[in-house]
Amino acid sequence: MRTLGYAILSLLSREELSGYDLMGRMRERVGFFWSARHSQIYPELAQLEEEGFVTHRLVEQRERPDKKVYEITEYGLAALKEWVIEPPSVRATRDEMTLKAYSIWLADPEEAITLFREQEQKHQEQLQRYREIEAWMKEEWGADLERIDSHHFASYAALRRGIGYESEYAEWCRWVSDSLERGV
Amino acid sequence: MRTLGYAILSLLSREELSGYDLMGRMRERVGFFWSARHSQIYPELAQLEEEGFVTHRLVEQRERPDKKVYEITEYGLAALKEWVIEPPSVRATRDEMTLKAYSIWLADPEEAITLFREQEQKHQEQLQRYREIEAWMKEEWGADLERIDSHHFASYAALRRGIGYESEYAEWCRWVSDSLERGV
DNA sequence: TGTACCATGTAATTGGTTACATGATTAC
DNA sequence: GTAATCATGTAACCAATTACATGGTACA
Repeated sequence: MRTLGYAILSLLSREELSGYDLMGRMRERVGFFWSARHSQIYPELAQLEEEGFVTHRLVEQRERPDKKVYEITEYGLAALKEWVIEPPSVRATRDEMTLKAYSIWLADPEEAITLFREQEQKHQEQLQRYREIEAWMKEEWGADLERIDSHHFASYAALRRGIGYESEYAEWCRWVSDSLERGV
Repeated sequence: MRTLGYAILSLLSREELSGYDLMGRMRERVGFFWSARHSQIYPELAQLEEEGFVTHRLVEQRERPDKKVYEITEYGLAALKEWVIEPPSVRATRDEMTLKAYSIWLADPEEAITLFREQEQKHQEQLQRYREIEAWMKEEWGADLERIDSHHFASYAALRRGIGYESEYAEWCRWVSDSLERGV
């Protein structure tokens, strides 16, 4: 199965959703570590249904277009449960910024400093957004964050990765720009 | 231009290489943040040559197959220099492990702990390899690591990203498995 | 009258992996 | 003989992005 399929199942295991709402959840909830466009989501949902992982029912709406609401099946949930404890398939990490750093000796230092300061800022801002979500989660969900069989714990675990990732990234950018500044 | 093209130019800006040697350098030097198979490298070299970024000459060898040795052109170097100071194109970050964490509430805790401990181990080992390279660089290159117009500095900057990335990743895995253990 | 949001698709293209293909030399 | 390394390619396939396509409602 495709990883995107599991990404979709992971959202449907929490609530039933239309393709359109799934797009939104994808963006808000798992977007920072898995994302997809609607042009990938709609065909994937059809595929998942064909394979028996999800079903849909038509919901007619008066003042909006009708929609297909998807629900995970028992079979889909079982597949998701199996997948979560399997070691991940090795996927190449690709990071353009690190590649640029590898050639930074060719750059004008001033321009390089600007680039890395800007990137640091970007990651700092994302970190800030995550920290706000973290504060919200702690207030809203409280002790649930430690209940390992609650989806709140799982959401928090993923968020922690986002926090760690952005904070490390920002720190690295700062280290590079500081080094460049000292070297000028 | 394709990012792979710049990855190749970044290696050719340091030394001239055959497609085969480029593969090796790719694996050893930039593999952790940009990788490619030979089936992608050979056509990319042809493309880069067509576009005027590199040239090649045939090197005949007595006791090995002949090879094409590629060299970056002035035009290629100029393009690389422009690219390094441009903000990177936004690329979606995809991390299957974080996606699994998002569904970890569905898993058997014991099995989940095993998974995250194993992953922590994996990242810890990679971190160890990077730390060894770091020690080697410091001994071998010394003060060059601070000379911002030296490719040694640039190599070190990229390595620092690898160190930060792996160390943060290992730490997150440990946090998840510890949380799971406390929750059992 | 125009913009934003709701809602769902297909087509073309690019980037990347896996598989297919060939052939020489060196060392065990 | 046979496995490893050197050396270079093409073809098929999958995943993902960009572009094409349609049409409804709400609100300013």
